[in-house]
Amino acid sequence: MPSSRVSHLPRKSHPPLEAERARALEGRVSHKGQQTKAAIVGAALQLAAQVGLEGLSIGALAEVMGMSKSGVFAHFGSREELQISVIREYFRQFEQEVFYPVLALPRGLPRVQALFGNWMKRVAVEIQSGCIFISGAVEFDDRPGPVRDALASSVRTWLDAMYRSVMQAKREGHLDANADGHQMAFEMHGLILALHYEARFLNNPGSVKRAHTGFANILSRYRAAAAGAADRATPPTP
Amino acid sequence: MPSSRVSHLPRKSHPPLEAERARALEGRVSHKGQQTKAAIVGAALQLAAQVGLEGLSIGALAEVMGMSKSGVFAHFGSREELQISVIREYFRQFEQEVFYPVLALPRGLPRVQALFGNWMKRVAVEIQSGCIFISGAVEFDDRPGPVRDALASSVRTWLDAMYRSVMQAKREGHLDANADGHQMAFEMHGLILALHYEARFLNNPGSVKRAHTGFANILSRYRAAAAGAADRATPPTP
DNA sequence: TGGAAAATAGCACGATCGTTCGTATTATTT
DNA sequence: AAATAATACGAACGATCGTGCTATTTTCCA
Repeated sequence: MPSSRVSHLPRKSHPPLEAERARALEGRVSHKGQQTKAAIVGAALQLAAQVGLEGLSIGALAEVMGMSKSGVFAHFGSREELQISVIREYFRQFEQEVFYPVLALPRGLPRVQALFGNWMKRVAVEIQSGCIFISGAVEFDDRPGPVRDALASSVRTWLDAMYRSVMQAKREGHLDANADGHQMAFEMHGLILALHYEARFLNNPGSVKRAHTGFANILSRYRAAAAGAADRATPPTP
Repeated sequence: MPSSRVSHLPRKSHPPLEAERARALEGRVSHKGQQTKAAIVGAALQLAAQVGLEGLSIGALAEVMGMSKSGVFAHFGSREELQISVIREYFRQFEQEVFYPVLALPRGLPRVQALFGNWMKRVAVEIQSGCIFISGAVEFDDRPGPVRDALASSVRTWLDAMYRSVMQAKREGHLDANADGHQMAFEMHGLILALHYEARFLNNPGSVKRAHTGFANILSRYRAAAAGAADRATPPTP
């Protein structure tokens, strides 16, 4: 896993709040407030994963933290700011777990496969805990505002990274030159969403396997026709 | 469109409440209460599509209906019962619009294509209004109870119908005998979910087209190798 | 170590929620 | 037309929510 605290997903990463940046530049660290705030955000993230960003209440969060409502509230100034902090933290963890590790791999197909693999691995865990990129999309798809913006921006950044890795694989000659990168990313996104839906809501066993198979199907379709390209693996039985 | 008030999706359709059935058998119709209740459910459905089943409040519903909170409440006895009524009505409309029309088509591939086409058409409309099978899944995936049960049952019924139509197409020889019906249904479900997510939340244009293309890709993979079966439609350009 | 500053607690507010209850109004049947 | 049942209303309840205040405590730096 690459160390890198400086690099980010290509484009559009979330700039730290100017207050935080200022403090960071001063070299100060963890004026206890920062610690507890981080702890609160962590607890909030866990809570929001289960009940959604809308279900996240300051009262419940305070109880979990063993402090008063107003004590928790003071760290954010508004519920919206709390929600946005949660989104940022979630994105940070997502980046750390899904995106960064693949930078150690060679460009092209290996990275595409690793990105999807890590993505799937994470969602497979989130079958228990919930994914705020999915629940949040549903909660805020009709509600404009900074929370929706933060959510959409995070998701777009990630999907764009996915798209870029596909395009890179094309340039490396690992994928068909005619492959539509957006189409491919769309189909992969669909597999992840179906996995989340069918495993978490419907309790369908075998969903993980199906998502995996689906990805293999996508790859076999878009892979470069280098060798003989036997598209139809199994001959039709009479 | 088939008339049929008796036929249903295969298995597991929602039996009418015994009270309703009794009244129906008596030949009585629409004791004004029934009418207003139906009107309330209609308004509730519209409202829930936008704000979700959880966001659906009796107060807001009463205001839309131009009646008192308690007046609305009396028709259901609990909020849960209201939500369940909405789910049932949504399923009924879904059935009517997506499922029944395909019965006029020949069995096999034509029905599979029509089912997916109608499904997509409906979701494309719901990009504006919202889909409670999707929002509901997110809202209730961690909350057991009768509402979740009603939702899951409806969705399973529909996905099962999809699966059955695929299996029928296999029996008709329209799809590869080795095709995995569950896998195929899973991938189609994914396309629908990606369409809903990217179009409604991310406002990505071209999502409808991508879902359509994705379905064509799935079909070309699972279609029976009857005629020459030119899988690779466009030859790779140098 | 003292004093400024930051962090937390305590309390109260207005609003909204689902629900209950008694009563009035309207439909339907006898 | 009288009797009865079905509907709808209005007010009030307890609970929970986010948020705005003012104290009080804790933390940190000179």
